[in-house]
Amino acid sequence: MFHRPKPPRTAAPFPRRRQLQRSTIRCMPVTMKDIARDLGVSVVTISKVLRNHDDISEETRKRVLARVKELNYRPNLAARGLVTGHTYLIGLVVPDLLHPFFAEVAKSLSRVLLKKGYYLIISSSEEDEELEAREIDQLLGRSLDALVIASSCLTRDILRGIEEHGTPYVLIDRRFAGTPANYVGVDDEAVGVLATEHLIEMGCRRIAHLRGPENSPGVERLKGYRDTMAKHNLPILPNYVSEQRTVDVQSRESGAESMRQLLALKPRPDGVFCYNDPMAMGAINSILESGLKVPEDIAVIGSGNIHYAPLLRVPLSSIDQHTEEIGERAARLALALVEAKTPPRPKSIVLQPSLVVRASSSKTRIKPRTQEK
Amino acid sequence: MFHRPKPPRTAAPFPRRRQLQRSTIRCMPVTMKDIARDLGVSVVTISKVLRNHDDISEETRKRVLARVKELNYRPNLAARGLVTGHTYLIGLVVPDLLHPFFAEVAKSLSRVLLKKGYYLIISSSEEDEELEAREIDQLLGRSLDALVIASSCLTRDILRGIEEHGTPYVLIDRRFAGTPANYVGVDDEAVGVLATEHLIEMGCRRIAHLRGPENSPGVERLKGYRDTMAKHNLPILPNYVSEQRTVDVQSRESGAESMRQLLALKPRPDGVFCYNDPMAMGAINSILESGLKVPEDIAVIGSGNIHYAPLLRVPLSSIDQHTEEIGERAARLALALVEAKTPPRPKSIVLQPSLVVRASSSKTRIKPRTQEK
DNA sequence: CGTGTTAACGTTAACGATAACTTTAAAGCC
DNA sequence: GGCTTTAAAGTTATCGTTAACGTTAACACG
Repeated sequence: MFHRPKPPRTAAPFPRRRQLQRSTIRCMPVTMKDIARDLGVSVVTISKVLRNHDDISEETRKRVLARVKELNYRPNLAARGLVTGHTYLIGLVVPDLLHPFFAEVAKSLSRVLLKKGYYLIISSSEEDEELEAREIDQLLGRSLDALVIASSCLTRDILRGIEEHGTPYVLIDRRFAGTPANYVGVDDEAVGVLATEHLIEMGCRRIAHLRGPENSPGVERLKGYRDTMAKHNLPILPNYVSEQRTVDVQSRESGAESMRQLLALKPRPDGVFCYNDPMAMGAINSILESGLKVPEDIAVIGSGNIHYAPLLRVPLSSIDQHTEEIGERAARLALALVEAKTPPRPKSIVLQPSLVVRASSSKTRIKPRTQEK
Repeated sequence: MFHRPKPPRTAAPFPRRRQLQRSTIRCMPVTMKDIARDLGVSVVTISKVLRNHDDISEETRKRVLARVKELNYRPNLAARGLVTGHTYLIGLVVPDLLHPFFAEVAKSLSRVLLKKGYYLIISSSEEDEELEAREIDQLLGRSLDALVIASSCLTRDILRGIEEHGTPYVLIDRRFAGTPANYVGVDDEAVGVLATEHLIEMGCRRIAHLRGPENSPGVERLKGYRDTMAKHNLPILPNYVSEQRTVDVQSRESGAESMRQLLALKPRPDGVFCYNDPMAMGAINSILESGLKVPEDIAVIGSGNIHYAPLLRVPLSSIDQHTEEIGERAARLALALVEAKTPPRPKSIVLQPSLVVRASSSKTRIKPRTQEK
């Protein structure tokens, strides 16, 4: 199937003109030219048939379609995109596919896009800034119709590059202050408020926070936490907000490490709100390792409501960020951008988070607000 | 940035020839033509500079590079691929990105490929046969250099289509009997053997199996299970192998449902080997719901060793399938195919699985073979 | 009969880029 | 000086496909 010197597909082959010598000798898929030669018509005729142009006689159409099927012809979408300026391709950049939040977003994005005939290509940056820049370059180079970015390490420079390139884009999860851009995400301050309010309601008084990185929704979640503590006249004790120095910010390991530091403090916290669920899982691990109990000694709540949260050693309370809806909204927004004749004003969609109570924070016998299977 | 009627970028613009009217009026990224016009040289010169051709004077090179940077030019990779027949694009088709196995494979695949300058595009079929066919069509249409397929619902027809199209491909996780193809996966019979042997060693005698779907590695795992039971002269009681009628075969729900049926049997099993970890998680849920204990009443072992297996309500024993290595090997194999001048003979890489013992199967006080944090 | 319409194609240029030659001018050599 | 050589470009054709327009023949109509 590799070095297949294109055989004449017709009885009397036209003398082919000088054939470009390809650098790598490789496969040669069937093209419209082959079919045209076979049938003794022009390529345009084939093209018209395939695009359901009404310019073609029923007979020709049938002959073409028959041959197309027979040869298992597939249009070269790259070539088509080159001419039409429309690839029906939408790119998604995420920091980590192993993080269920992003996998779920990808899933719902894809579902909506496919319905409209668009196709999602996913790219994971592994939380690496340089790699992410490369991947975005790649994606822009493929001339996508739009780009959806859920990045943990997007720089303003890169964003400017995208803007200049002219590809419309939607940010999700993390927004850029100052730059008006299309954005879909959850109200992160509300996340902080909800979580903190809940812990307070459960009777916690010394509430700590494992924060997210500087350039992340973690900043607003932190604000929500601080404001709520202030509102209830509860002090935030020294070092009760973890420093985020770890590189691998999303991980359980960083949660575990930060929690260990918290445990060494006096007085020890009786509740912890974590930036996300993996960190909460790590935190719970550290607490259990130290011989304490969750939630009796320390209540824990995360954010993201990852799908296996109910199945953990200590079923994890979490703030649901409506991942699926984020994906759907982002998809619809992206499609709107693609189909717009002129660039619409940037639109910001902010969803309200909701609380999901499970064992990790059910300290008192208050009935949980949300029921879980 | 959208309807930008391409402005003359030079002082004395050449009268542009009839401009193609694009159907959708959209952005217009910078092209080599723009730079060439600016600098008063031909596009070929630009192309040569960008490809480090030694045909260019130092001065011109500098001028070109400066302008390239200034305009933030990005080569159109689709156009380039059209001419060179080499896209540096490798596609991956997985049934479900939420399943950590596939996300992990994607991760390690991507890591290896990026090092070699190749770029991975991921596509998830959501376990839907029709959708998968569409996605593969899409990918083939984009003229990838190679395709890696981890499919749960690949048909022989689709495979033939890929073959005819000429794109080299590597199957992972699931192989096709009868068709010799490039393949990377784990020794699935050994998975069944390892799991079953372990349960027997733990003292189980009435061991059941939640099997995977018909066209999946589940078949070989079942065989391993059967053979091992036979080897130890243990009977497989009636209905001890779950029927797989559920659509959503990979899911916890199907595991939970099958387990409920097993629990109704008399005598009840004292050990269960599950096709994969999500099913095992579902099974454990059902067991606990019924008031029984894991592993005391029923030991459970899964396969895949998903990363959060140690953190589950009952930390899950599992057979490790060396996911990362599968990804790496598949990447290397794919690269070999791309770079081969002639199609090499299909190669089959089969890895040996290993046992990871955690609480869900530590029935007796035998020291676990593998230690886990 | 000439003009206009229409159905069913075909021609040409273009998309953005590269491969393989050609050209041009300066330099090198005897 | 006349010749070859070489450096540094430029020309042309091509990748697979589509948009815009051109052509042709048949037929209708007044």
